[in-house]
Amino acid sequence: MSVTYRKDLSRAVEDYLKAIYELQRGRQQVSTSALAERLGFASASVTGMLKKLHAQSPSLVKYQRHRGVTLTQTGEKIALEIIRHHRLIELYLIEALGYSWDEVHEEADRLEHFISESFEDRIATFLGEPEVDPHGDPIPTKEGYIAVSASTRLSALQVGESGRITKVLDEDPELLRYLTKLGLCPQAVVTVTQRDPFGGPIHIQTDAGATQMLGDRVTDSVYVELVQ
Amino acid sequence: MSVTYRKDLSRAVEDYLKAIYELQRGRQQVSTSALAERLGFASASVTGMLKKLHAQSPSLVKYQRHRGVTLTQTGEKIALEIIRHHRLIELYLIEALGYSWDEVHEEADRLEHFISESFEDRIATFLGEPEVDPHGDPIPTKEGYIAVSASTRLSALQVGESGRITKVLDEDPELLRYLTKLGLCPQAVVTVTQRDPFGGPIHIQTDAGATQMLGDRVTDSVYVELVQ
DNA sequence: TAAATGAATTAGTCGCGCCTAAAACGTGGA
DNA sequence: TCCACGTTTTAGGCGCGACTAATTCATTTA
Ligand SMILES: [Mn+2]
Ligand SMILES: [Mn+2]
Ligand SMILES: [Mn+2]
Ligand SMILES: [Mn+2]
Repeated sequence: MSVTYRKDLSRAVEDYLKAIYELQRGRQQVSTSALAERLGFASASVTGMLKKLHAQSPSLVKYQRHRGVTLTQTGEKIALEIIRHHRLIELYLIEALGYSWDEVHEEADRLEHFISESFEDRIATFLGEPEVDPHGDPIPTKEGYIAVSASTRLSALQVGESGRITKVLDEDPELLRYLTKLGLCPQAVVTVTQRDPFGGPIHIQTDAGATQMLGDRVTDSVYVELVQ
Repeated sequence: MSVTYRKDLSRAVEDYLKAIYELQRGRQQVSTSALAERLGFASASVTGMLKKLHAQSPSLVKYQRHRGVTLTQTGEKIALEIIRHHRLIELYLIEALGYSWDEVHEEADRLEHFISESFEDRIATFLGEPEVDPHGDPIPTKEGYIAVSASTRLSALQVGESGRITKVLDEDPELLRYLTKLGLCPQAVVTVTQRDPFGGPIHIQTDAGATQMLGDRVTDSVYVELVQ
């Protein structure tokens, strides 16, 4: 019976681990400056924290000066726990309290650090142990398993190809409201009808029949899986 | 049009203001040591914080060296806002997530500092703008009005007198579970059938017909209003 | 009225997590 | 191969909110 004991971590530490996890997608090392950029801190501050996270035992990150950082198993487990909190909370706010999907990210980004295990369990039960959040992101299990998605950016589709939206980036409320207006939410199917050269807009047709031109800010924020 | 602008306050500051409010009941000054005792800090730490709260503008407390502290209007407004959060959250956890009344205090004591105004409004609406929390404490309105209760301790009842329970102290889960077992929750009516001298137990009869001897730890934690 | 006592304050310290400025590192182009 | 430039780290500092130890204050009692 392995009791998973975990000391209380500060919000700061949890945010670093989550940010490293999110930047690590694909890449095998996360740079100090990328992390600083994402967290909105000076690089020097990040270096200091990375040394601390590395020095802990068990250490939460693997960090080599000038080489970047990766999560250890322990660190990844914690990151996934916070991400589970975040995504469960987002969905709960919509399902139970009538938030719209552009309002939930900010609230979840705070509350994710302060709910108890019991609260987590209860909202998960209320929601029926859901597997994806309102923006299409998979919700890690309590054991720290997370589904991998093979989807690509909408911007990668060629003319004539169709894709079913799997997820959209959730950090910009403005963008989410725009996507709502266009009906571009998970499960919707879009077909690329035209591509203009040199990073010009992509023309799409939605399953509702509407046509639309989308800039790359949008098409880079929407992920799809190919259909047909 | 007076827009109530309020800078972000730390959890520490909010906890001080709430503690001062709660200790101020009746008393006109709160002592450094009483505050230190309640917050679990060294007195020296409390002195330091009081000086800071006093120095702010607008100042949140009136503090005179060696004379104790009271809340200013501004400070009281903030304390009531946090208390509103606390009591709404307690009730919400029970009504929406199936918590029992002995589990909610701890969770609410944390979350009260981190929910948004929007979250507050939504749970208040969900709950139907409730006026009391699960332990019988009044919930301040959004405008900072709080109902005053004229209730007395159960320990003050004389033999033959009956009281309807208005509220119970909510900080000790153990005690709350004991009260649950005895059916001593708000609205229940109890009659004192015997009092033993020298702080001995008080014998009561509940409206369910059961009789019980209660020590002063219990009878000091239960508040009643006289009936008949 | 002066000494004793307990409460409160001051003085100094510490860990956390951020900052800026200066130094050091590592790498791609000449 | 080496130098210039961008990245990263080091050095030093700051506000916050706790701590302990030493001191001062207010009040009570002799
Ligand atoms: Mn966060
Ligand atoms: Mn999301
Ligand atoms: Mn609190
Ligand atoms: Mn309560």
